[in-house]
Amino acid sequence: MTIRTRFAPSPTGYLHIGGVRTALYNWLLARQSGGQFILRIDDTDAQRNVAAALAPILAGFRWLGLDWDEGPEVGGPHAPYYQSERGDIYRRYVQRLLDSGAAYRDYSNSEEYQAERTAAEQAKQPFWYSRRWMATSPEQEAGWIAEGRTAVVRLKMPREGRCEFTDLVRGDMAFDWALEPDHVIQRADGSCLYNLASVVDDIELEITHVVRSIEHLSNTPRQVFIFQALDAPLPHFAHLPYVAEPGSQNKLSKRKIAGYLKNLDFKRLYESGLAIAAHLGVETTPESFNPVLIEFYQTVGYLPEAILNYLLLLGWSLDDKTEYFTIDDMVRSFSLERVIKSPASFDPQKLTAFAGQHMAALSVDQRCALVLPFLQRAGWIRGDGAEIRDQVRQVVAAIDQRLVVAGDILNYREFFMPDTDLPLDPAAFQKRLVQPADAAHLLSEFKKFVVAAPDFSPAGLESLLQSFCDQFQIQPNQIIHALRVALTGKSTGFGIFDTLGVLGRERCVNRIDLALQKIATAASPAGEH
RNA sequence: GGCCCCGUCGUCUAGCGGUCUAGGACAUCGGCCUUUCACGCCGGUAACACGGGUUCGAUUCCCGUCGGGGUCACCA
Repeated sequence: MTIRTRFAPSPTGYLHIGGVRTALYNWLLARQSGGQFILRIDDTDAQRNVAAALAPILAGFRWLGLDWDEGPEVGGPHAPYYQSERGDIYRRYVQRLLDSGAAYRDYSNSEEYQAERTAAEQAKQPFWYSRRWMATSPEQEAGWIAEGRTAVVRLKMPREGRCEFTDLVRGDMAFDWALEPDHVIQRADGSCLYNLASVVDDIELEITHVVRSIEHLSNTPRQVFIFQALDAPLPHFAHLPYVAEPGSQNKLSKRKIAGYLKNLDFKRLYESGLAIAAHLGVETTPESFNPVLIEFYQTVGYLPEAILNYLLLLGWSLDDKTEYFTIDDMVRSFSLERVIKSPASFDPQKLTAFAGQHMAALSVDQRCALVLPFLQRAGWIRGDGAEIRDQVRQVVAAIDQRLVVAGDILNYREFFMPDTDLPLDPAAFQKRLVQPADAAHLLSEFKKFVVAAPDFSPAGLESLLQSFCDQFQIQPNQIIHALRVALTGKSTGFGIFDTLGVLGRERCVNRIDLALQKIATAASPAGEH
């Protein structure tokens, strides 16, 4: 038997981290067994523009590499994959349920039904619907219809015994049938509800493993009932614990995402993303640009495999030490048996740690390819000719391990701007260029060395600096800090020889000249103001 | 409230009766390395919710308490 799993998103307009984890586990299960992963759209209750609300979700899956074998855009033997287009199929199954007596038409109006329900609640009795409005004869039914009554279809649930099934992560489950009300499966207008649609689709699409979040556990008995009433084999069920908010045990909720920004770690991640988004001109509201949503990571430049690696471990582990997984590793090692039963809270810092690890595993060329679109979108480079690629390559090589996400390249604007535009950080400028009395002198002398340097390779530059220090009888520190501020405008950055090398002789000379002018201006009382 | 689920360092987790003075990772705190920053390396702080059983022996099994959470729609 080949394994067929599915993920059934509602077209909500966004994909959040918890949903991705569920999808990942489904995808892994299918991929590791040569089975199929199916995307089915739960839009039975849908609003108008399903396509628009679905686009970001499909884009998220594509970006993450979670490809689907059947579903929107790719089609498949069981099309359509939109529940809104499967109404006829559902109605056919409802008829079967009606014919077999597993369901009935209920002609009560909702007030009448609710009245019974609240009466039971007030009496603190378990609620059993009287089924008073279930017709016992065609004449009675015709009479009600003549009165203008309409009917919903309800499941005729058992009122004794237990519903038993095995859950692959939670073990043997048992629920009292008596506690299950007669759920509505079809509205008076003929449209069908989730529980019915879901089961019918799982049957029709031949789903073998229903892996979903635990909030569906309580739906399972009524679904089991439908499967059984239809004589369909039960799929394997696996209910995953929910993903909790950062720093809490509460379930991650789409509605509360703006509030998560108060969490400190979360906020830090959010703000670093904000800086990157600003360079890219991406619109950011707490509801649309939020570390709970997958789009955030795509915008900022996280590696998909890092996100997947983190999510894999949020509720699953292989053993006591393995943490780093490539996609292939994940496919090979995943198992439902080792899924954790308790909820796990989302930790942005650990996600970022994985991002760094996966980035470090990439070659300089691979990192260049990732970073290039960011520079282009920010408008800092034009085109991607050999010269530009070479320039970017040098910067990326020098940045080395400081690059955690692709968007981090945007912290190095100084290497992608005209010399005359280079801003000097005021504090760094004061400390390194104005306060040390000899800074200007050393800098102008060093410029002469740069002009005359025979070899601009890192090794050549290092010996250049050494001979400079020897000649002027100073420690390297005394020139290095001033030099970095003059060249980059900042007090921190990567190695000074890399900095010189990346900029090249001409730009170094220009920037030193410009810095010297600013020092002179600052020193004269009649200066800037 | 009914039903159901869960409970090991701040966080993610290992642990399926003795190997646990409880291991790893992230975070955090020291130190080293170093021309800044980062990386890297070394080290530290930090957990079995509580109470009863069962057992020669419980983090591990059972019960209870407490705590947290999910779910109770003509939503999905």
